[in-house]
Amino acid sequence: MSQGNRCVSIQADQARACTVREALDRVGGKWSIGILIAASQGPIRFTELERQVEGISRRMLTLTLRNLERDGLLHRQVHPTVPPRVEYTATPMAQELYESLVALTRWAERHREGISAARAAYDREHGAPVG
Amino acid sequence: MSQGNRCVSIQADQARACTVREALDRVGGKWSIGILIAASQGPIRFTELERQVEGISRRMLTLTLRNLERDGLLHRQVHPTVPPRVEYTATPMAQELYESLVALTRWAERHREGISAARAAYDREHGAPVG
DNA sequence: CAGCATCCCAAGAGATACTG
DNA sequence: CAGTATCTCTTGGGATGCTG
Repeated sequence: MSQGNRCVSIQADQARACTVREALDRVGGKWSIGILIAASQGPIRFTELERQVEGISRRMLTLTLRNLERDGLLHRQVHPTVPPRVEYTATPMAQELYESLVALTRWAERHREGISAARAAYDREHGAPVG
Repeated sequence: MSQGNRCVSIQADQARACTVREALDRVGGKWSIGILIAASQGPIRFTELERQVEGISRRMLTLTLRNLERDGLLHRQVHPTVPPRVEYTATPMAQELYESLVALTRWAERHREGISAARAAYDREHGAPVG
């Protein structure tokens, strides 16, 4: 996942935009949020994540876990048993992140209808999305 | 930009995740935020956006504008003069969205250092990103 | 000026077989 | 069990020439 946004030498209001993107880049992937939330309830194993986060492939689960771990949002605990047992836990930083996302959740709930109305209107005026 | 997340028949905590993604999908693109913020200051023309949102291509500007308009986040006002004059303005819904993003901004600022420290540590333990 | 059309490339993501 | 390796396909995005 990309992290090439340096935020240098840009206008004042675009700098704010850039700070927001910093946060979004950590959570923008298709699966990050789902994993983070599942791991917020307490330690959770790889296979359990695979079940709880619906539709995720093994590959994307691994990749997303690695990125979240690298960013310090997940802690990875390996138990050297056989068969192996690896547990993931959301760090305090990730918990805080989720709380910040609540505002966004509420926005989405408040405007869910408004948005689909806007879309319907747009698609009526212009050509429908498919057709 | 994708909108294939239907949020049906999933576990309770993953439903929350899905609501968050609803909001993120509207703002997840590389350019949405920059455009939204620029258009929050008042009506702004196509070419001005092209200048203020640094690095954006003509194509992506057009595409992102269309999506934001369709979602009801931007209002598009055409003045039928010659040469043409088109102005974009953030809707109240978009203004609210930005306010919700403030929490996220603050999170990013608070943890900017923590994150890059985590990355440095990770890259030290495992192989460096390029190496 | 605003913005579509076209071409091209890279990153994101799905499926799945294999392994310590 | 918890991944890695590989292959493929789709999507996002850059560059740019053309036009009402």
